[in-house]
Amino acid sequence: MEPNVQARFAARAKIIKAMGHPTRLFIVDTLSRGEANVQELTKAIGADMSTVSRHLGLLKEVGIIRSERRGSQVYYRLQIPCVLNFFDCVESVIKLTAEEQLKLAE
Amino acid sequence: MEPNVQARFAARAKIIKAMGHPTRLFIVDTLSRGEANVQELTKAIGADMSTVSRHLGLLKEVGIIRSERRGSQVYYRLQIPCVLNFFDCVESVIKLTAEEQLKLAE
DNA sequence: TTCTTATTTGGCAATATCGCCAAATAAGCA
DNA sequence: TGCTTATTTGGCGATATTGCCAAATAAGAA
Repeated sequence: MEPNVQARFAARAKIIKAMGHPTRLFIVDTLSRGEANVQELTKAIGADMSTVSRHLGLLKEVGIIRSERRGSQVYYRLQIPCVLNFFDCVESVIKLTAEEQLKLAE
Repeated sequence: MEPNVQARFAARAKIIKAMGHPTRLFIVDTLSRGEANVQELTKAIGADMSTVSRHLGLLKEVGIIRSERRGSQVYYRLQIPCVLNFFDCVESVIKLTAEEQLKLAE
């Protein structure tokens, strides 16, 4: 793979990889229904706040979400809503895989 | 996060994560233009064939691609074309991030 | 069968990710 | 100022990923 092609795919993969974690995907899903601050997300997720903050930082770094400090809280929201399109496709992969498994079981 | 919700997001994230690697994303992109065997992909990627085979195995395991042996070769193809939708969205994330960077530089 | 090619798998070292605790920073309030 | 809350960051151990080499497996040809 040529270096510039490699770099392009690395940049793309970095963004996709950011969503490739259960907690971060949950965050994206949650933010699709409106902004939330770290506290709220931490409560919904049930992990240490520092862990949630790190996941948020990663999503923000790649440009999927953005943050806005309001007083002592930091609110996050989706920067690019099209990432929600991933969900439907992923569900279809899961569904088809399940169907294939059923066929094998017959 | 409740256990069943956690499991759902874990299953989804696993599929997205499979695409979150430069080589695997390249493979998906390549296969979108038609099937290819391990040899051809290995040549295009420039890594060890064993490495490519492992990437293919992972993509196959999560249901994004499927394989078909024909003689001594194994051909791979996209199982779910909708994964290509990811590319446009990812590009828009990259583009917007670049624009934000430009603004900061002013 | 033996030889050659195509692919996968075992194993391992290097690196990256993850999640927690503790400490640092930021903001608001008394 | 000092106190409290919200968030981020340093650091670390545990785990996962990655890529290579070597060996195993699969298929075809001599």
